[in-house]
Amino acid sequence: MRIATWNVNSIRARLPHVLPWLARVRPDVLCLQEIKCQDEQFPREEIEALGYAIETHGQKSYNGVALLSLLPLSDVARGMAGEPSETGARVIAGTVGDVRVVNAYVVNGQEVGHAKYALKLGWLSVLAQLLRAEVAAHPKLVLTGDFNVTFDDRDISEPEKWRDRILCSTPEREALAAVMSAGLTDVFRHFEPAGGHYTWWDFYTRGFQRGQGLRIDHFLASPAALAASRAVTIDVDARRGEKPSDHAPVLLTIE
DNA sequence: ATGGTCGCGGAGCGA
Repeated sequence: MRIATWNVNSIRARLPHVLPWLARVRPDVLCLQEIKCQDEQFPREEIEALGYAIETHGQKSYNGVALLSLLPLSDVARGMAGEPSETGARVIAGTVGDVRVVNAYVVNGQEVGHAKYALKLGWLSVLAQLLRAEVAAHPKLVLTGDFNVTFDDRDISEPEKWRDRILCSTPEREALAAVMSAGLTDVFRHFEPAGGHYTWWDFYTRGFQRGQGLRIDHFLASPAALAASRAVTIDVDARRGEKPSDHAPVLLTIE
């Protein structure tokens, strides 16, 4: 089975990229973040025509996540118990075969010290609690999505520029580590010790054209899911072309 | 280069 994750930065704006990509790559599951629409605005017909079942957790204008699957999806859950109301729609989970898939769009945090930064750390602590329960209920679990957190300097093209800044600060990494303490492993890093692999490049600074990116979109696997994992690949080519997302899709191959 | 880009929604916010 192949599970993909992609922050599309608006599913409606990104259909010209997402539809051909789905038709060509055909992952069994695609986890979407930042669909930026309400459930009834989601372009269902075009995606269903490719054979995908769709589960959405949307909101107006901002955030929003969805699960697309060629295989039957069961036990779909939206949001998190204890989640602050102001953070919006950021989590959707479902079971595909024997794999529990949790799709998360982590709060960005704006900048270190900002009120939204405190909200990010708090939101991650709620995610850590959710994962503890989810892993206990589903031993073969994958947590994926846009984490808006790097693990270390290998995930940053210019580590000195980003030192202690948003997406790279120690408190954020500690909050992510608390999520990982449910027993999760960063599957990409498990297979690839070398740095220089990124999943997001800033529009504002034309990061992609300048080769400046961060690795913030992850696949985190429970022990049983890690043992079944075979590869994680970043589809950098999908970041090219006309009006791309600022993120590339990432794919996990798991048995 | 204290600039520079996107998307939503129709001004300013969020990333």
